[in-house]
Amino acid sequence: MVNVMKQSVGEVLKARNQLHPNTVAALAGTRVLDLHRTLDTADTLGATDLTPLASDDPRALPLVRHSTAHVMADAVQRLFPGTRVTIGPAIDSGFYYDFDRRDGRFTDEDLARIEATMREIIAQDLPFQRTERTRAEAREALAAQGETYKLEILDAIPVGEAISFYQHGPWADLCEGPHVPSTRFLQGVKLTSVAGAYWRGDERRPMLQRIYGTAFPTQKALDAHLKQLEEARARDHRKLGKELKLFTFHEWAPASPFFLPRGARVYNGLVSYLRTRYARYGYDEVITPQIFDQALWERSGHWEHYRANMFVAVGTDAVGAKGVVPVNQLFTAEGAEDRAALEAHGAHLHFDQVSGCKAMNCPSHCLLFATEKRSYRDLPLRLADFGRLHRYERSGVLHGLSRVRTFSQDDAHIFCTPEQMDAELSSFFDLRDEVYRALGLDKVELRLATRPTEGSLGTDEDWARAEAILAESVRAKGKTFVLSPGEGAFYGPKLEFHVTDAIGRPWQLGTMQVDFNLPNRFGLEYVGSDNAPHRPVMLHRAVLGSLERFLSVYIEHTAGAFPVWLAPEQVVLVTVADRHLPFAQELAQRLRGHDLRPLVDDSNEKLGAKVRQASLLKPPYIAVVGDKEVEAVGVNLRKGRQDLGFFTTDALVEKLTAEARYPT
RNA sequence: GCUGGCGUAGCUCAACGGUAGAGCAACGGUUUUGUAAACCGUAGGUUGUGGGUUCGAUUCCCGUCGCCAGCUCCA
Repeated sequence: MVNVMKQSVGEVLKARNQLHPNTVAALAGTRVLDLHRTLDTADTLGATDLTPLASDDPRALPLVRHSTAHVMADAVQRLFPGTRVTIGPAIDSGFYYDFDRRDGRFTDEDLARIEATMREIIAQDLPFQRTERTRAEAREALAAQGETYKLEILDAIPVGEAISFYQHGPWADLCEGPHVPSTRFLQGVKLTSVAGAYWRGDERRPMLQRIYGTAFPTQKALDAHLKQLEEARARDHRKLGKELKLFTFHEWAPASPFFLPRGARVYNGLVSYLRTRYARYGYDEVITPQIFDQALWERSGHWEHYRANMFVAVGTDAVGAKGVVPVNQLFTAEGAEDRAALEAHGAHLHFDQVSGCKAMNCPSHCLLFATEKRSYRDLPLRLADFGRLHRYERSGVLHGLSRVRTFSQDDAHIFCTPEQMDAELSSFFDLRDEVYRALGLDKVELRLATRPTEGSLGTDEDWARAEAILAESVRAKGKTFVLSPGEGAFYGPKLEFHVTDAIGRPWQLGTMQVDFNLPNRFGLEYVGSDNAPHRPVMLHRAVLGSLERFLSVYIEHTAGAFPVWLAPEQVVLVTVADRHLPFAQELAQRLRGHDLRPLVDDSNEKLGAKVRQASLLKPPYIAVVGDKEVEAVGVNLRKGRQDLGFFTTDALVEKLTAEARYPT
């Protein structure tokens, strides 16, 4: 034991014959220790249960990446003297380092130079060395280098914690560690992009330049990662949306998709399918207005809590002498001056007639609930609404179909008694599972998003109760969830359903939210069996969430090759020669008679070209008709690159009809 | 919104101070074709938009609109 006291982690492992060529660190419980770290306090560091950590262990990846970030910062300061360093953590996809460079911007050419310098440093096989310093020593060293950001970081380190520097070659950085033993372990390195980022993620603080990169212990692992990125690029729904003629955009309607005929067929197919499930699960669909008096949003709380995301609609009498007034801004404290100025210029603003474009369906569903005197016998009342919503999203967050300003959701609100909540949550779980399975989304993770730290409505007791009910509903189904503290909606906690797509990326789709607030704000009541009034509970729920956003996920999940039941064209009929066209047309007509969606290619092209043309649309099937097929009254069927052989027209109708049914 | 980058034919891209080009798509013709691109021809543009610099601007500068990346990961 006495011997252990002055030994390094590496020496301990070596003595036990556990130090391998690819050992980058040691695990002491969950702590990761540098190999060269001295075990001066063996008891607290847990020297007795050290296990080696191999470079290809996933737990070693953050070390590899963070060490690479150091090498990058070293290279940047060599090439661009005077550039100050800030932070450079390992992240899920690699690492980044934020720099304050005063003399210019990093260009793509700079990235190539930095990467080349990094390779030189890595090739020198420089060991990483940890040294601890006193706060005063650290401050002196950083001040001497003019590293003002590091000084700020130093001041944020709690008193009593060790202050350490990590050095490789001549370059050192204030750093907690741990690191790989030497630069030799950094073999798969690539710088990917440069972007702006605020110091400490705060928009009021200086904008720094962030260089992103990724790193793996081997070139092979890096190559695999780059291939994955390429695959993601190939599946990008914005690219496929254009190539497959699914949707488009126009600058006169920013972030508002136009669904082209092929895309609209998929969109409507999804909605039709969801309607059949709604019928089975006891939902009633309603259709509600787009624009409401401001009073509705004041009542619901959206005017106070959600106005920044709302579009405001005004009648033409609110248009001033200087044109359309940006009314939305005029109702903020900062806008008061503009408002006064506009009024002085003769703008006639009818503040009492301002209307809000709906951003959510819940308030209008509350109005519907209150259209009748409700009995407990009416509950649960499940109101579904595919109504179009508009939300003003900040320009920087817009992205293809996944972040838009107009969309519709597979939205529904369930009004029920407190006693009915368990059954409603359970039924929703079943519906959601059914839909996800139908769409081939098998991997689902649950998260419970709790009360936001500010800006939320309702009492602590209501929130605690709602959160507990959601948590219990998960346990009742034998599932588990992860907590997302503070991520709830302003009116209630959310259960979020995250799915993993075909290439392993997670997406949040469905939600289930308990809301005790809206029923209170709208004074909703039902008459119980005791003949007394009671307040209903309101559940907000969506299976796929925004259909636009879901389509972005689904297009990438399927790479644009939709299943028969959703495909815009289920089979493309191509003929060998013109003389086969009448047969193909007749077959197409027969398929349409069975509610199928065929497409006949009557272009003047050779068969090979037509097959290629059809394949680019990624239909489930391509059917070839030539002399042999006409003779035998059928088609030669092809799925992707696979030849399925001859099918009679009867067999084709039967096969397609079976596959066109909604999955169960 | 902020920082940086990018807007050229329907699509993918050239030209980067000196008359704006290609491939695919479109259109016309020839060909009647057997499983991922037949051949010939025609047409298509105030280079996102407004202004400025210049003898001359797609190219340089400024504004504006749109698109793309990032702005959450903490020595």
